[in-house]
Amino acid sequence: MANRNRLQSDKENLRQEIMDAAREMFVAEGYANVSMRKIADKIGYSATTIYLYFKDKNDLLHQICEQTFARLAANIKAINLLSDNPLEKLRSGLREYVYFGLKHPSQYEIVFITPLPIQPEGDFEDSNGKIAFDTLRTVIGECVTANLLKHKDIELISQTLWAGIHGVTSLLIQHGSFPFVEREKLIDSVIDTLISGIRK
Amino acid sequence: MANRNRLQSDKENLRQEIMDAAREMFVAEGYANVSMRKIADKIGYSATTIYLYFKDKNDLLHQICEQTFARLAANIKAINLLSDNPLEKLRSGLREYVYFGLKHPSQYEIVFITPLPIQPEGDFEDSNGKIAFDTLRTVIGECVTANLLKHKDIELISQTLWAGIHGVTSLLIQHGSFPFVEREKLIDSVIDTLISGIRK
DNA sequence: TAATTAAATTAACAGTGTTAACTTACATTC
DNA sequence: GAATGTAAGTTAACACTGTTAATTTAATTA
Repeated sequence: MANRNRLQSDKENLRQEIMDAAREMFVAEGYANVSMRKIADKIGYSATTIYLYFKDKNDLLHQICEQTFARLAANIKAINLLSDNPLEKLRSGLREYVYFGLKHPSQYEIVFITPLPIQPEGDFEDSNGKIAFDTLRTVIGECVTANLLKHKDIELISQTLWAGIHGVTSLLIQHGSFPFVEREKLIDSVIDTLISGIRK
Repeated sequence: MANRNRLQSDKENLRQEIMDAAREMFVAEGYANVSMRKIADKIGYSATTIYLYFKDKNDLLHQICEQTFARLAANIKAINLLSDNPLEKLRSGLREYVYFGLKHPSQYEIVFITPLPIQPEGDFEDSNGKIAFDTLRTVIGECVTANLLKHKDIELISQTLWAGIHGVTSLLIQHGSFPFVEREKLIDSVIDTLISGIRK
């Protein structure tokens, strides 16, 4: 029993070790430029060992994405507890999303930017992505209930806002050479424009 | 002289033939899933012949992108001639941008989404994508001149709008497994929200 | 101690981008 | 018209890739 647990723990450790190494390398060199052998080398195992923990290279990437989705969702949920004003919660949630991306550009890149060569199965219902997005849906629902918005289609409004903040986040993360105006100014402008565009 | 020209013309033809075949296959199967040999097979040449016309696979894709985005810039410019109403020009220009991206997802991905390692040298400053962005600046300038907008910072407003439409475009291209609302509805919502958010 | 099982490895396959050496066909020059 | 030069295209090869199957190694159980 004790042995069994220690073994399972070891197995979990190696699994996490693979994910950490892979995430770091994917971000540094790009998904396509990181081979299974390179990942294995980095952690001192043979390439095929990875296949004992992940179905294939795409699955490995997908699992990394799930982990990051979970962290983002937890952050936004925590933020939503700090206020009772729906619009205020919405604004600070959107800000948290963008700054989470800028604070963890590597993770954001993997989850939202790195192109997935083959889209994983349509199991979105069980993913952490749904949980993260649900917090946005919830806040928008509160805004609708409080009769603060022009329209009442919660799903449509949520996706509209996500598109907007994803746009500014991803542009700021990767197009460093583009002569953007000051970061905070641009972020505020996007969020102000979006909220101003949906509210009554 | 006549012979020389005919030869050069043939060479141009083959170059274009390669680009056409490659573009078609990149879009249909994805950049990563199309090999140089497959492209060569399709046009009845050996794979290495492609290297007589393009530095490498990335260069081939980059040349395709430049050609495609020259068309985007031309499209938007043409659209801007159809109306005198700045806001109307703005709206149809934004729509053209998004639909162009969805129509050419591989090219859009490389120019605006793919992380740095693959990006070629002079990236944004000399690209046709930059030219397209300049047309956005111009139209925003017209809106400001016509006193139609809340604020007057042309650069800030242009970048805000770009962030918004880039967001919806890249999300729709990459996150195919996410249960988006109907595409046209979402695109209209984003553009309506953005314009509603900046106008007086 | 012997049998079983899990974990990790080696070997191999079919495919990749890319380079270098080679062949072919044609234009130019003597 | 034959010899030369040159450009276009091909073949062969290299060092990789993701992935599977067969095999070894180590630990647990009987």
